[in-house]
Amino acid sequence: MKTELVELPITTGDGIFLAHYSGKGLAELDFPIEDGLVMPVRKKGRAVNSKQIPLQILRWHRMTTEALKSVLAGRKVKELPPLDWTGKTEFQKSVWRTMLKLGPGKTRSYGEVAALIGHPRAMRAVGSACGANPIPLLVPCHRVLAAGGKIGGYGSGLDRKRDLLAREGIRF
DNA sequence: GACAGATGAAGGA
DNA sequence: TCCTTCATCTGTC
Repeated sequence: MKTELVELPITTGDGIFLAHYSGKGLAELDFPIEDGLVMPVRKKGRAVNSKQIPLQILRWHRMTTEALKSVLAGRKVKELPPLDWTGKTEFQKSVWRTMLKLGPGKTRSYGEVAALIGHPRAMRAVGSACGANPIPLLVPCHRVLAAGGKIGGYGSGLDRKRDLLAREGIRF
């Protein structure tokens, strides 16, 4: 069975993000292609007018918007909407749950995250799970660094990772 | 089952 | 230090 996603834009000072909601919660969050530009509507979701959106999703969208703006401002997120990780592996979910516990300004290395989830040698797999993260920013994969305080990698671009970390007061 | 990857550690120059 | 090599673990095709 195919789950239809509802797409809703989130306008921020960094551009227009696109949130995708399933019936279970926030399923994906897309970065703007470039600052100030709208991500084109993709086939996996559908644009709907506000009257068609269930109240529950509108509530989640308000929470997502607030959370996103908090992260972009380097502040602690007060409340997150439910996250829909249907179809993801247990390992990936463990990695992402661990990252959710990292507050602003706190970082962990890939090796430390691996140890926290009980797989101390699975640092490469943690990197893979970070890359597969459908909800960047809210699941703060940018707070996971390589050993020795090096920046490591970032699927949406190292510049964006550096920028996000700088907003939280982390310098290299 | 083979391959790739957002790593980490060790050894040599 | 910096670079190279190898071990390790998981996800994807």
